[in-house]
Amino acid sequence: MATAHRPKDPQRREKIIAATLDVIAEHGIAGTTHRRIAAAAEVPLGSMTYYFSGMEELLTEAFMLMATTVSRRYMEIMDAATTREEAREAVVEVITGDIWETPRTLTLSYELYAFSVKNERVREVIRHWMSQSRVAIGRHFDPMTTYALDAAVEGLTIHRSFQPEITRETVREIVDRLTREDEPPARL
Amino acid sequence: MATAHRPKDPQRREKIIAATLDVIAEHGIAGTTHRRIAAAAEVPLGSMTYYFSGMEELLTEAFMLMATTVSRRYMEIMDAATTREEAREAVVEVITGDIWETPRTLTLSYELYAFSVKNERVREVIRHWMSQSRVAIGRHFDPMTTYALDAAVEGLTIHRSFQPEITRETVREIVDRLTREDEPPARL
DNA sequence: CCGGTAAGTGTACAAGCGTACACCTCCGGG
DNA sequence: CCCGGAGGTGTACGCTTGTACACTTACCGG
Repeated sequence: MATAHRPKDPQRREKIIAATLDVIAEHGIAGTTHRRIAAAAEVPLGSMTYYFSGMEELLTEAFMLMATTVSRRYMEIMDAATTREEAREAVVEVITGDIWETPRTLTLSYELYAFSVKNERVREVIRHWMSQSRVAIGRHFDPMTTYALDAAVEGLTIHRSFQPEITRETVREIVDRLTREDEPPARL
Repeated sequence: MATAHRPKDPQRREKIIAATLDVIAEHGIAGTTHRRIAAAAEVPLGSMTYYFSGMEELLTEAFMLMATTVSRRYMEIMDAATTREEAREAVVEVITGDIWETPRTLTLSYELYAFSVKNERVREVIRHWMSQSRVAIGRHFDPMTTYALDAAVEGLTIHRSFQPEITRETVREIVDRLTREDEPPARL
């Protein structure tokens, strides 16, 4: 029969994908190897080719997981805001909060962007992520403000990681300024 | 004597550095090897270890060249503006103009950021680049506007590369909006 | 004209890589 | 009880990599 004998472990695959992100974060794509991932995931080397057709698939799936996870967190923060003032604070939180505080996520973002240059599927995921972000912001602000805020989130997050002298207060002031003359959307 | 016999070729070294950027742009850091660079630069493999202590040095020098070059171009565009309106247009030009139009520079930027995570010297170069950018923008706008514009340049450049529907006109509108209530600095 | 020496290179090697696949394990049906 | 076959893995292979270093080249002082 086609029934599985030993219950094939569906967690094995996801464990490997998660481990891949760890390895990328620590060594960069350039230093990411099947062996290192296998060690990090605590699975035998043979599992790598059993579950994945090759490096490309491994990286693609890992980055898809990462994008989805961060995007979801981003949406949660934005959607939790109900008033205009909360929305402003939410944007500040997205820029300065714990999503990015760990260098890990930011490091992964750089590698993600670099990898996307050579991988259409990942590019598609990024486009979707960006669209979602604009939808989330757009629930609180008018379209032009939304574009500006969205770009500011990207730019400030990156710049702050290199120049910590850009404080949360400065970010707050910039967000206030960007949203000062905004026409709120008709419905919440 | 200590005089050089055959005039040692100082261009060889720079040629290799330039070729390194070409290889990174085409294959990513992960696909960058001594052999590929040697082929691109049309120099023998032995030259690689003769002029550079290893991959790290090669990449570091290449990224330093790139950052310096792009930063200089950026400054030129900003400094050419003399009126407030020209300054606005200059910012739009930096975001949508030919610095970034070629995917090459943007691709290299992603790789640059990724590499900087593991290289303090490159991180320092990026910090300097960012400071310079803010000085260039700061000549035309007040400090808070400068922060906002600087972040917008980073964010919009990246987002536009994934979402071409963000037109030059949209960028123009965002820049106008960011600079509308700005207090110009005392002296031009 | 001819050594000596600095400049530069071809080649070889060990390490580490991705990947394939022969093999083992173990359960469910008969 | 045993056997067929699916699930999973250890190992080995061919290849590419970074790097060192013995060597060749060609000039310049004498």
